[in-house]
Amino acid sequence: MAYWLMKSEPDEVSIDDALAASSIPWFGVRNYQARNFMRDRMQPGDGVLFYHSSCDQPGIAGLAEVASSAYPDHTQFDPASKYFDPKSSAESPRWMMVDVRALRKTRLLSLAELRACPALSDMLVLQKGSRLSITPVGVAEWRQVLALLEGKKSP
DNA sequence: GCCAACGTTGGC
DNA sequence: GCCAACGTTGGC
Repeated sequence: MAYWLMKSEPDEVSIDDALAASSIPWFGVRNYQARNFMRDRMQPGDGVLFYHSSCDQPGIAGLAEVASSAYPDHTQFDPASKYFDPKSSAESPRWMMVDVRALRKTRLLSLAELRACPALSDMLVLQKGSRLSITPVGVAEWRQVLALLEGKKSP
């Protein structure tokens, strides 16, 4: 059982969009490190912090879980998609994705509030220059985030 | 829109 | 293998 933070632009897929579906395919990841996390380390049932990025209020917007193992991202084969990759092939797909099932919407736990919590200072998503759309979350960090969502003071 | 930081590409 | 140029991310 592992924990992850996954960024989504709410203009594309928000937590509300995700909750409206039984699960959503996490298409469009075009970064090798993020792909490798999905392909090599994610397991169905892993916990996911659903993060809204590139928007007015960036931060954690909900809780989710990994709902499948990794499989090829079909958008890489679609010339009409902005995620089309001409260098990929059906025989050896370059990009993978998992399905993610949203569990519940939370209050918006803002990036500023995350940064203000000393116990979360090592969180990968908070590191300077971090742009990875998928990052592993430590169990202590996961518990701390849940505590913040419940309104408890950080220690 | 700006820009810092990072990732990828491609010539050599 | 180096590294400059370019493209992308994402907060502000």
